[in-house]
Amino acid sequence: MRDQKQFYLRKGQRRAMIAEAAQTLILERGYAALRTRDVAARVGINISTLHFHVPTKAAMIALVAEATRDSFLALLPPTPDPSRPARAQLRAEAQAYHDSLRDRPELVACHTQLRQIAATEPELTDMLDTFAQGWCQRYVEVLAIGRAQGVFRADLVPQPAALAITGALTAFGPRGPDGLAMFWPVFDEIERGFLATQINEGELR
Amino acid sequence: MRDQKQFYLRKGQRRAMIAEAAQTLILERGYAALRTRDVAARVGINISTLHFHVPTKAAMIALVAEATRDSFLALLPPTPDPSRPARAQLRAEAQAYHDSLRDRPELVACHTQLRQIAATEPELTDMLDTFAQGWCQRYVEVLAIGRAQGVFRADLVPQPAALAITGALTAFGPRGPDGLAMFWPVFDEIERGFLATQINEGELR
DNA sequence: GCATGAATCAATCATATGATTGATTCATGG
DNA sequence: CCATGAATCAATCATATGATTGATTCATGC
Repeated sequence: MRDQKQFYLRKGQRRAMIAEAAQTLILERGYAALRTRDVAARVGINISTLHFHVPTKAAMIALVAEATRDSFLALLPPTPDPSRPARAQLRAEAQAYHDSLRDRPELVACHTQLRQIAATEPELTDMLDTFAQGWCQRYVEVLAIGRAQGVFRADLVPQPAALAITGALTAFGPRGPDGLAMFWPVFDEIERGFLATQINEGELR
Repeated sequence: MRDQKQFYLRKGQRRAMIAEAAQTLILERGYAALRTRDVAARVGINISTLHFHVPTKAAMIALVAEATRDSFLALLPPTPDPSRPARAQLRAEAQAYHDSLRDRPELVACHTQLRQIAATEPELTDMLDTFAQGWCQRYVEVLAIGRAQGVFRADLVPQPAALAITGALTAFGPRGPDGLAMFWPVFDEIERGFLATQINEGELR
């Protein structure tokens, strides 16, 4: 590496490169195996140059977290709107998450790793929790809108329902078939349970 | 430590102590900060004694994984039974998981950590996936039984539904209020969506 | 040009870390 | 009691690792 003329870069650009390299290495080998030297090597800079841009390893992790969060936020659909059909908005939220899993799998994977790191890095916890709650709140609002519109059950409670759907879409990975094959079946199953118009005439007891 | 007369222990007992100490340290400081020396110190043995019982760090992780899995399996309710009421069985499954979160939080927390480690330890992945699929399969069976009994919607698809409910119960933690406050609301919300009859909140169990 | 500060690097420090070696202590069967 | 093997420990190895120091190179304004 460094086989061609190397121009000095501005701090912002270098930091972005460092964040991306660190994220890649976390995903490839896990946080436990993350070494500042390896990050520097991947960026193509000296270890001390890395420390010039990012004072400590913890600061580097924080940088990765911010970058990951911002990338994810950029993929979200428009904010929930009471004047638009709730079912479409709910699906749009799920679609956005689905697409992020399909097109930017590193974002969610990195977020999962950061979640574990956060167990011992309090400042990370705050950031991730704020982010997660904000994300879930979007579902809460869409569900409340849909209930008001009569699209969803009148007895649906938005908060637990939002936790249920975000939890389900987040966590089904290791328990089912590979990839995203079960994403929409899971979503459809949950949505079916939320809808107000159940036509089934199940036998009464 | 080691302030009183120390008797030699059998390999099985020592290995159990090592597994417990390693698990505790993983939960306290995260896997990235797990050191064989610290495990040995916690057990109260020399680092080389630890290596006598557990040849490598990777073997120690595998030991922790097995112990955690076995402890969790021991807390599960009876195997799904087509001749018993499905709703009670579903609730029993959830209750068992709830109780494990309440009484043995280290089990699930450790499992979550191991899940991350598994990203770079293939043999761990197999074990955890097998375990997770087996756990989810119990829900699949209960849901199928309930559908046959007419308790759950006729159009309910057991596999995605099981992924949804296990996912929801597994993952809601960071997005809602602390602790288990939202456990039953989330469960009830999902169950309500599964039921064939939207009426009543009859007798529970 | 050239002074200045930002960006970069080679070399090094101090400690951490997984693992090994060889001697020592204990429990147990005969 | 004592031979034997299991269990334990002190000391050490070889390398990894986060961070620092001080010198060097580049870009930019004047």
